[in-house]
Amino acid sequence: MVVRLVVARCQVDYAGRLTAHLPMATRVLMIKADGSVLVHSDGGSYKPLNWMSPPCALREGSTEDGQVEWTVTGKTDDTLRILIEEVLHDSSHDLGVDPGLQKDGVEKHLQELLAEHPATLADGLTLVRREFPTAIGPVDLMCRDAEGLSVAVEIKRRGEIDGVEQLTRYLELLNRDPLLTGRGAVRGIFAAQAIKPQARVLAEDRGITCAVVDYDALRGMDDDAEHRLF
Amino acid sequence: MVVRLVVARCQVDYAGRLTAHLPMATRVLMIKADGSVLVHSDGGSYKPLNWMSPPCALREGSTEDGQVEWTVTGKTDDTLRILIEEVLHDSSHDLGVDPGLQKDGVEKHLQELLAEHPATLADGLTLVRREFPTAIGPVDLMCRDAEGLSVAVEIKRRGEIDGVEQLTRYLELLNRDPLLTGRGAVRGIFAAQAIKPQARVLAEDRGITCAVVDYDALRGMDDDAEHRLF
DNA sequence: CCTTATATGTCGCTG
DNA sequence: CAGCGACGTATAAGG
Repeated sequence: MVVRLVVARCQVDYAGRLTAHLPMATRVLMIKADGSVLVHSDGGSYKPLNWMSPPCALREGSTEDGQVEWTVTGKTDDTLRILIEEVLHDSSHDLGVDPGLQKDGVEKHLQELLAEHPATLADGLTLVRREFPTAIGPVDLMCRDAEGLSVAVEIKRRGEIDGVEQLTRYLELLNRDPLLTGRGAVRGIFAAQAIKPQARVLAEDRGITCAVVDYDALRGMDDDAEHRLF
Repeated sequence: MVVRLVVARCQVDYAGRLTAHLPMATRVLMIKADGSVLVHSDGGSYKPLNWMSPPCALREGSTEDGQVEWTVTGKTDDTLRILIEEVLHDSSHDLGVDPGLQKDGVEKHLQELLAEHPATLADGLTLVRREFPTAIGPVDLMCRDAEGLSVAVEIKRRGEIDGVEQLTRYLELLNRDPLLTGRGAVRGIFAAQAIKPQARVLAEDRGITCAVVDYDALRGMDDDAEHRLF
């Protein structure tokens, strides 16, 4: 339950899935309650220069010439060695338990909303099943259109080329299933909040329909939306 | 060049690509030289609960009822709002310039080893060229099998579906080249230290051979391996 | 516990 | 700057 913050001139060496070395310099070390260690510089984004993920154990020792040395060992062979030349700051803080993060607006929500309102994607579209299983993974939504034809829907927050590839793979497999293709080939709809031009071109080239989804409008249609508001 | 470390009871709201909310609790706030902000709890791994990536600007203000409020605005519409109830610690530290990280990876090494020992992938396989160029990028290894047929090899540390797609694209292009297909179609080998079931299904469906590579055994075969040990 | 898909992914390279 | 691939990816969800 305690975080320790250390600012120190240090040198860091990691050996595990790769080897990495940080020359001697001043950095911020954060040691969390589970013994995990983060080595931050004052730039970059949230990713530390080096780190050790929990579960792991921190041992504080010293080298022959009297320098402080931290050794962090992980679950596998991973080791992080921190040689400390000078400590500029060292403090510990009790944080208590964190209530955790609440997120809103990720793909899952979009899928839920579209599952409830499939007709926003195409007139007369009805839901057959969410997460329709195939040998290479689940199709986000399997639907049926007004003529009774099967329609596979792939949902992404941002529509990029990968998503079109994914839907193409599904369609390839689905169109081998006589149960689905009885009345005609399975169609594809690529739904996203925004679709990149490149992805749109590829989709249309493959006969896939693109649908830009208005998240806020969808949420407005959904009476249960208030549950997710705060 | 200065990092600021703050421990405070705070509530955090992010609005940008998604919305996220952190209820009031004690957390560590790290403010880096470029104004970027990290909100850490004492658990999890190196990823903060919430953050703002550079470039961004931090404005320190106060609400109507006198509480301290930080507003961090990013390059787009992203905003991070931190409402501070109580500051338990606040210190700033000059880190100087970080000399940067030195990495020594594994994936390139794997390609080198397989280039030296292509026969471990298939009997009688010989190397024609590494990084064989195509219009959409280089094929990791271009080989020839015992019958003189061309074989394209895609190497990954972890064999996932993307890699199969990549190799498929290469094969599609290569098979349009009469120089390569003279004796028959170009075959594909998907080589990785581990191949996911999903990727294996897709590969086999497309007539691509899967090869699981034993990195340690390969390294053992290589007399030059000592050069890279330290 | 293993497998799969998502991510405010981030990071680095190349055209 | 965009696009693409790799990452010590992390992380959550589902079988």
